[in-house]
Amino acid sequence: MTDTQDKTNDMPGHLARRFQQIAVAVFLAEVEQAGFDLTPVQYAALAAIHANPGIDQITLAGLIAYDRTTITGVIDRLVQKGLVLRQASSRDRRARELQITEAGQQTFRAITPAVEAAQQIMLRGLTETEARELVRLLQKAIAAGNELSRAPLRDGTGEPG
Amino acid sequence: MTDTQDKTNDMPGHLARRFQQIAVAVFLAEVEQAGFDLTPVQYAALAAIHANPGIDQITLAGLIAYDRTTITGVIDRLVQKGLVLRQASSRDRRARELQITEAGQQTFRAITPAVEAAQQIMLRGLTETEARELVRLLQKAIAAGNELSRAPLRDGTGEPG
DNA sequence: TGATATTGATCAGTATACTGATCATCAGTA
DNA sequence: TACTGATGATCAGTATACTGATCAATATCA
Repeated sequence: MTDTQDKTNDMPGHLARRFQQIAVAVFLAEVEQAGFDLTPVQYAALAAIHANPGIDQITLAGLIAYDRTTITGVIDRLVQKGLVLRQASSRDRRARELQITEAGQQTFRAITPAVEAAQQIMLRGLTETEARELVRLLQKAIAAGNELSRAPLRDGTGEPG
Repeated sequence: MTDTQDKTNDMPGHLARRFQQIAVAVFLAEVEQAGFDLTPVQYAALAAIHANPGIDQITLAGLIAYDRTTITGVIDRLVQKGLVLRQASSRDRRARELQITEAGQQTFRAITPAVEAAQQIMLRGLTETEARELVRLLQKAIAAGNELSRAPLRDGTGEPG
């Protein structure tokens, strides 16, 4: 039954999917154990809003490489949880300014140790050196492929981040 | 506007998501350019059925590390495209046996060059040595984290693959 | 100024992934 | 054989990601 000819498990694309799958599972498990209910995507958005108060949704999407149609739902859920405030911008009435709430700040601070623990756990099979090398290689591959997805990383100026 | 304090883009979990995002985009672009309409997930399932005719859905899910509730929809779409046949097993009336059709075989053969090209493109920022090292590190990390997701890899015997 | 193009945000629809439940069937045992 | 537990498959519901369309508001330029 074992398929020795199948090359799926050697393909970078398949490995990418599998590693992400494990990363999400580890993240959710650690965060739940710490008593919180937040997805990896929601955490990254919360962190970016924390670091950039008043940011609009498109700029936020660029900072964390989310699709513009995905970010709407993510912010919806953060607002519903009371962690983020969304209000119309006075400078540009098309845009929504995002602020982190007091509860959002508390959650962000309290949850961060669990998030960092998750990063260790998802690399537990690697030595320290290997873990650093994996991060370096992923960053290099991602930088070269940045423009290939619909949701590339952008800094605040429209240039690649 | 650039947030120098934000560590999101150094986190393995975030890099995992981003790399997978690029991998899927590259795969879909190459496959579409070759004149086909198949997702990475559908391709992996098709390849596994090709290599293991008559396999049931649970075993298939284990071979490519898919969730059992996800595989139902994936097979639905492959059947609808006429690439796969799903029929009740005579040995176990709970199970569905999967077969690749003639059209499925043709598609699988014709699409494989595009799939392999996609693997090169998603690693275009890396040297050959770096690409091999990335694959090795991903495999090692995934092997160590295999049991941490709901959809671990399994060979045909229930042992980790 | 007025027409055009662009931009921020959202929506409808599709495809993974997951949680947890249900149903039919099968296997093992008292 | 009847009971119990395990297993294959599916379903309802939620959360990313994406394609492509739409709408309001802004920017640009003839």
